[in-house]
Amino acid sequence: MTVKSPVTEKARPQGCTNYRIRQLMRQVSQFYDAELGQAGLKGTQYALMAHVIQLGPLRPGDLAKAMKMDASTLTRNLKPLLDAGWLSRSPGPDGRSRSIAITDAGRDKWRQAREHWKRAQQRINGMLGEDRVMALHSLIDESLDLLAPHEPTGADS
Amino acid sequence: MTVKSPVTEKARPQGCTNYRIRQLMRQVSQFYDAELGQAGLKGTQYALMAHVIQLGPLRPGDLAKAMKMDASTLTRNLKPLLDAGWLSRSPGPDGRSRSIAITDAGRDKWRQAREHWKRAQQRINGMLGEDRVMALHSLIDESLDLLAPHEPTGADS
DNA sequence: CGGCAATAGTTGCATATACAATACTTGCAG
DNA sequence: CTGCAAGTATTGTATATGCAACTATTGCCG
Repeated sequence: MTVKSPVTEKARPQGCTNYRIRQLMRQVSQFYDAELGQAGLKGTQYALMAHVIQLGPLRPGDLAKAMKMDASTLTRNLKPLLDAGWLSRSPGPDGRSRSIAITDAGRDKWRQAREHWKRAQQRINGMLGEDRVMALHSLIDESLDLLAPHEPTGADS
Repeated sequence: MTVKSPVTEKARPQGCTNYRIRQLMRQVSQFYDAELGQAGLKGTQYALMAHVIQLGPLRPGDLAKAMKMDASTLTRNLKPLLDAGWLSRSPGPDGRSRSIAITDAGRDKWRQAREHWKRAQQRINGMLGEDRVMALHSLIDESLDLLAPHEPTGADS
């Protein structure tokens, strides 16, 4: 009865994509936060530290770009990690920029947290099934690519 | 080179599901907020009002449950909408509970915002493709079901 | 009726998020 | 060299989010 067309009517998206993603984010992040909380980190902080470890000392702006988040958000997200001594902020080469780096304590903390992260990821894999998680990852990755504002690509001129 | 096993090795999820979902949420919500902002609403507020319209006057706790969000989050999310006069909070039947309802102004505002929402959704559909959006919806809906804490289901005993 | 567990909502605290406005540098044009 | 545009980060403001603690009611048990 909800089908209004007799033949060859293409199905269309129903409901709000935004609300769905938000809801999923709320549910999922609680699992990660519950596990990572045992190591004293939130999911976002774990991810932030992972990027700093991976990308080495770098400027806040570049880090924000890498994580596709607003620079002002990053500034604030850095604060608790700097206060805890897990990251350091030193003057950058350029007088107007800074340099963010992982500290030894930060590296230790992250390695410890990584074990908790693994458990969280395994719980999610278990609840959703690995195939579904992989499908979700693929779909999200594709979507992120399609939504990303195409930057000039080439270094021409 | 990244493939380490010669044959019959099942692929496994790579990377962090939490971070991916969060990133997608950030990107997507900006499209909706940009459109809905023209009507003076955020995406979350639009969804909240939709629920109140749909579920009629109801208690905050029930609304929070319907939206699968923490009750304290709801309390705070209601505030700007109450202040704007789009929702009303009256004493509930029970002395300890309240009743949240849409106002006439709220209904008007929401109907106006709905046009902006449609544009946002169309933009997303266009950028991702309707098929991909539908696949994403399905996957998210399934995941939400699987993550939902199974309530007692039956009213046994 | 008196006390106490259960229920409903809010507040305290900390973080996450982004847009707009601001501060500070740098670099270039004149 | 001066001044202004561009680049980089931060602050102001407002919302979103959840856990823990708290307040207020209700309802029941004795």
